[in-house]
Amino acid sequence: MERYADIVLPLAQPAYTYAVADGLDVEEGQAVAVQFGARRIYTGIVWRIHGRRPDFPRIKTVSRVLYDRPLLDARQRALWEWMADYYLCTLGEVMRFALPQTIKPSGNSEQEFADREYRPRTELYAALDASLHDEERFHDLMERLSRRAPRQYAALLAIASAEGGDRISTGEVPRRLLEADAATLAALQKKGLVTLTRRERSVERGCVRFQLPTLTPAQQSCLDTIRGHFDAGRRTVLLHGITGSGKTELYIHLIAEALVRGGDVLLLVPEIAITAQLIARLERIFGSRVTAYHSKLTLARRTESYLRLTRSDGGELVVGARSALFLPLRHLQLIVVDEEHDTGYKQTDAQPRYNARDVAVVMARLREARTVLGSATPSLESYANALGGKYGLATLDERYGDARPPLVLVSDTLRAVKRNERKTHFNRLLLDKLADVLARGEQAMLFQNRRGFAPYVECRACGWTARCPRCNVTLTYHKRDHRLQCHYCGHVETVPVRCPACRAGEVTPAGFGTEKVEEELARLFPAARIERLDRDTATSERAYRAIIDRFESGQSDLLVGTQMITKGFDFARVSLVGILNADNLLFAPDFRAAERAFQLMTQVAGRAGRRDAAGEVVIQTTEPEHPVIRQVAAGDYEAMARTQLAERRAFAYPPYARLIRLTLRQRDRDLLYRASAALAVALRGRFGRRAMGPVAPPVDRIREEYITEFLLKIESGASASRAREVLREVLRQTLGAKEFQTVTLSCDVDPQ
DNA sequence: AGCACGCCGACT
DNA sequence: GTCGGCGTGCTC
Repeated sequence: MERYADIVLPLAQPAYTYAVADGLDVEEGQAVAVQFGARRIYTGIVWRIHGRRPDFPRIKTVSRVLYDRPLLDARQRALWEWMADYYLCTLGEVMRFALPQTIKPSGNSEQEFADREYRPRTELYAALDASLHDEERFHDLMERLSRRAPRQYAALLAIASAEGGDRISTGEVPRRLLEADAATLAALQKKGLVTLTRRERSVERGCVRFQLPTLTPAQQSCLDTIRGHFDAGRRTVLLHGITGSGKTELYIHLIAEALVRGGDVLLLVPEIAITAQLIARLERIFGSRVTAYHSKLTLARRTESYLRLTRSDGGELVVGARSALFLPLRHLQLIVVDEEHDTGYKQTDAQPRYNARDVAVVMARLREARTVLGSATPSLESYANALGGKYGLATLDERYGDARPPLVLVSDTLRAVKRNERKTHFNRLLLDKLADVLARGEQAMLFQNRRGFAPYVECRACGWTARCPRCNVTLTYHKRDHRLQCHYCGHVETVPVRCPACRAGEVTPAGFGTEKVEEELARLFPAARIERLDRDTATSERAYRAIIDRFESGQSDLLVGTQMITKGFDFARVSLVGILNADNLLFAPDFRAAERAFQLMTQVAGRAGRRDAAGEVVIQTTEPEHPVIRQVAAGDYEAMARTQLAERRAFAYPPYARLIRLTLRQRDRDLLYRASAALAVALRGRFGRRAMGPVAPPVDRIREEYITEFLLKIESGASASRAREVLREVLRQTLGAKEFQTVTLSCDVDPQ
């Protein structure tokens, strides 16, 4: 019977059907090289093999299979399919991000393709010839060689002793463990004394005895709670552990349990948190079972890890960023998502716009594995799932050791202005505290969540910002027509001439970034050594490391930065943390603003926690009574969650509804607007008021393309898969029209 | 994503 | 009169 294969190519296209050459040994999930178009050769994934002849005029043939086993098993394929369906993209787009680049070469000719194919690193292995296993003969030989050929003598001795001390070796010894040069080994081979084999390097997986950290009673009981949830059949557990409570120790115990049972474990961490220190710590405990997988590794390394894992038989610990989700862990038992609230888990710049935390939960369900989501400040989505009983909840609210929570002071910026106690962006309280810190020879960190200009309007005197009357968001300043617009409902108003709050100040599109703060600090404290940490100064891993190292070793006194300063470092001498303007966190044009503000301020505040004395945190704001400020000061996550969840429910935002954002782009503005109008009509016909838009985003022209956005709200209870189905249909019907074929559409499911 | 086909400006 | 710009449509 004729065989055909539906093949997924790394394109935003559905699968293409090729004929399978007679007698070609190929199975689903395997990678193949196929010609596409006139001369291009792509790596494709065989998705399905069947006997139905497609009615295309020209059917090309798959003739070459890559690798000796499938890159994807059935469960991985099921996950890709789930992703393509859920995130409204093609399997090809999943393929582009799920497989490391060099595992799927492409080229403009057979030759070019072949040149780009992955070749495993090989290594020379040396073994003594069987004739030398006779001890007497070996000693005779060695005696002769020791005088006449000292290098050959040394090489043989090294091979013989590499395994089993002074006994005569029977196994192969990798060249890198020998000090012998190639010529010496070649000479020995020629004499028939040694056999040399070149082959793929094998990773030795020595047995290690895991040295697990001892747990405090609080940690132990939390671990028991997690186990209890799993035993009761819960797939997912949210571990809510405050800063410094030692969540990592719990992870280590859970990881060890899974590894001991022969299972694989995936530890997901935000990209920036994958440091040499974390890897080193895990390697100290789990030895060679640890595989790091993230963007800083070379392409060859990532491919090597991927291929190695396809033939592993369990007991693997992969530590990686979001793309590690796609590794072929065939015995997956546990996924740990650390800092599960971190926005870095969401891919925002390209399709598929997936959230690795959510995909992890789904994958664990498909694979009958378990997931632990850990955070000091869980996302409201996860927390609501825990409250609703969908996830188990384990809480760890005791700090490790004697560490005390920081003392949070709220400084009222409006009052400071009235009393003439504000210099540029600093209130008196913060200035005094900074002066004290410097006088005591301690360190301080200053947090400002902005680098450049500010896309909103602010009163120059009191810091008031304009907000939408219908949505709980800040209005976005539109430079083009000097008006204020709500990013969510489309509401528009003019910029007030005078500040409605203090009646004194002038309202201008303003704001300030870290650079300005650094400059002002230098003027206010000329003797202090100041450093700045943001995307502008931390241009590379090394530059980043250098700034951190100088601060850690006391070569700088003040560190100004964006959220980069919040990530996982423990600076022993930091006794003060200043948050310069909490308002732009609280009133960001985003329904998650309050949640984010709480998370960010709590994380920053956590940097001030020292081992011996409690650190201090100063929050500057014009709204000292804002519930989120009070909740941060009290360290009361539950209160924040309660109020925010109530608001989300009232406004039908996640987790009480799902959002899908549609973005249309086109160079011709009129054409774009016509397409947007047509889509608006069609969407409202099917979704009614749940479809909002079109809205012009704050930046409504990028790279000569105009942009409009729609937001679709699907309330919980409604079938999300049905909604996606209807949406796909609407999109196909409206944007599929000839007139609009050149309008580019992108979908973002669960946008950040 | 790439690449060929095709219709309008600046050049030997 | 051609070379080449990139808009448009197609690739199993």
